[in-house]
Amino acid sequence: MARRYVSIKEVAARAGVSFQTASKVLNGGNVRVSAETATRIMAVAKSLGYRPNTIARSLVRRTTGTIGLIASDATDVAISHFSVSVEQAARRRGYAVLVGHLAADGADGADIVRMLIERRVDGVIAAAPQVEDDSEVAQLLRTYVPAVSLHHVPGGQVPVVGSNQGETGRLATEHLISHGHRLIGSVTGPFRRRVVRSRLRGYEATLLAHDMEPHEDLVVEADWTPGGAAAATRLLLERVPETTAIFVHNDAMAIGVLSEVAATGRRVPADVAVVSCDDMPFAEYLTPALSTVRVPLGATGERAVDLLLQSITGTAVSAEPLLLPVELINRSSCGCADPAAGGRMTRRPHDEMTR
Amino acid sequence: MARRYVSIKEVAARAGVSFQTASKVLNGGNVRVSAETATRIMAVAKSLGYRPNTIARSLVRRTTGTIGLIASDATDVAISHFSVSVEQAARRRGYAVLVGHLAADGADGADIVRMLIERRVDGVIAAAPQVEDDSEVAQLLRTYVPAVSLHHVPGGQVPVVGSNQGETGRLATEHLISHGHRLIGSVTGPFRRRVVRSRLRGYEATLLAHDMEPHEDLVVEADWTPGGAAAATRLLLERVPETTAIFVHNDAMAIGVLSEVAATGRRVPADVAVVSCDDMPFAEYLTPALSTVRVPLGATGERAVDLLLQSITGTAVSAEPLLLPVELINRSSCGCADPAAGGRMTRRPHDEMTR
DNA sequence: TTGTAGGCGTTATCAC
DNA sequence: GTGATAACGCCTACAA
Repeated sequence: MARRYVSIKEVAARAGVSFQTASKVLNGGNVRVSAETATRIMAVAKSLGYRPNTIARSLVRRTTGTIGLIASDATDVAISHFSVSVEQAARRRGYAVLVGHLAADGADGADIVRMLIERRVDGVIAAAPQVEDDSEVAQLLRTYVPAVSLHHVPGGQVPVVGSNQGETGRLATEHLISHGHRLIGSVTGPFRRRVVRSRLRGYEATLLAHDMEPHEDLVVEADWTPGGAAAATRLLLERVPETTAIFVHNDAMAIGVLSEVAATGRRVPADVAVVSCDDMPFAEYLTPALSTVRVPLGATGERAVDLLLQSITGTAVSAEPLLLPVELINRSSCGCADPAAGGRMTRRPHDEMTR
Repeated sequence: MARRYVSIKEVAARAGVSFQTASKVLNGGNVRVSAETATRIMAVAKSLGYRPNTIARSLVRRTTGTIGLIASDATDVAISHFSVSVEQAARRRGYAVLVGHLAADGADGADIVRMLIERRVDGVIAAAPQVEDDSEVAQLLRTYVPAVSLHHVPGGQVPVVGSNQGETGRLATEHLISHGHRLIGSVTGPFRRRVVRSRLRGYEATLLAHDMEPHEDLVVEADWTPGGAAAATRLLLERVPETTAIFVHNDAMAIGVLSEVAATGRRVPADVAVVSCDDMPFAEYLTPALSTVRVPLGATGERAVDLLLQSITGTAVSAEPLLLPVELINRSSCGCADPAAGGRMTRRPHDEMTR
């Protein structure tokens, strides 16, 4: 239980040099130091278990090599995936990540950002839909630290990365229409979210393009959770029992939709076809395998980090949202899987058994 | 784009006092300063948008108010839940959380810990099964920083929090036996994990207690993923087609099990009953609703934080693992749900629609 | 090739 | 009540 860090001064003392010299060689730069003193210093550092104190370093360098991540809680699996990819990408580039997860009511956004700011993160990535409503968060972000967001931030000025949500709605709807569906319902996230509105716009535009009239009874708001989606589905099928297809806004809700459709005695896809969004790893193993528009969350995380680092180093960052392409993954829940493939169109090899 | 932090010296200057005085009042302590200077200083600080630089503070205080979290990637939903609860609990207690997510191959554990150590976190929580194998991580943890782990750490000396895994295996198995099952298979996580071995011990002990002989053909190793579990299930049902029940080691894998059982033409629970572990939010919305042994991940996260903070403040921490109780949640996948309840025994109210 | 001086923003301990 | 002095561990000139 030593628990005492050795400082560069001790290393220097043991090596018989001044601590500034030690600093030079320990910081890697091939500064003018004789090879032998260098190796001696390195050896001592190693034997003493020297770990640079980045706190002290940050103080003088005025950057911490740390970025902040403000994310929603674990209920949103998609955001978890995004967060992980952000952290891994950041670390690959030499940055550490300080996280804050919003409470379920989303009330502590500003607290989180303040925490990040006081710890002097070099930048912040926001991955929490709730921040769309939080002007205090927006204000803090705008005045104190470079930021990138997965969602629109009130007042703008914060670059947005994400994927083409209108296209997501269009792809799903187009596909269902091409299968002959005419009464296509939708179980959505909260209406006030831009993602939701964009997807809905894609959905409606596609209906109109096929001479079909969108009807508000067919669109039911839910809350991204399976439970909320199940309730919404019940409502939808009560209002419009003839519904033959449902476009769901995420895979977690799709679980609830499948459950409730079954509970009403209907079969998927025979009676009701389902297409979702996200393509989480479990999607292809639902019964029936879920057709879904794949949202490239991993790639989005990396782009978010890249963008943020650019913005940190002062490179101008486009004000236009950076939108990554989405792709429809066709499985059986929409009725078009190849039966020969055992009810699944695609099956990815599963991860190595490393854990 | 000011992006320049105002220091306490500037605040002091504008308020016409020395920066030491400003420091006193800004740190809240009711130190001997006249009420009026105090309010003046506060006012100036506010108007200037002063945010304390915790980097500098950490340097002198020799603690950062930050804990490190080393976690596996997002494939493990249960760990995501744990991580979120850790972060929220830590923040409630005034601590920030620096995270690192292990790569899929788990090879970068030591890199993550070094990153945390160099940033001088006050303690570390490990929530990655892979660390059970990583003696370098163990060594770093032991020599540099107080730690608490969700899993056993090589060499011991790191307190463990978790839940009673043997009991988990026992509860599930006992329940299936009580329903008359005699050929109970198990789709498990990787055998080398302690969780897995403990659950398996509970399973076997329970079989033996009922005069049933465990058989290795009935136990198939998988990798925590739906895909791996589907493959394992196929194998299990090929080896022992008469299997009438399956005990799965997590809810994500249960999705794969349900899928594969259906793919072989069997019905759940009529032909094969399924009981799982975790009780993730989606479990009750699977079709059929999943019976599962609830693992209290949120509570575990809080206990982990409490334990770590104790250990940081020097309070002696028990070497015995702290085990939280588990509970069987009975739904329809094991065949004992109340049909009147629409195939589900329990249904929790879903979250508020705040996102 | 190596060492010296100064400073990063803060807190802590004492004088005044 | 308030301010001066020192220190936290490190880095960046610049001087020797």
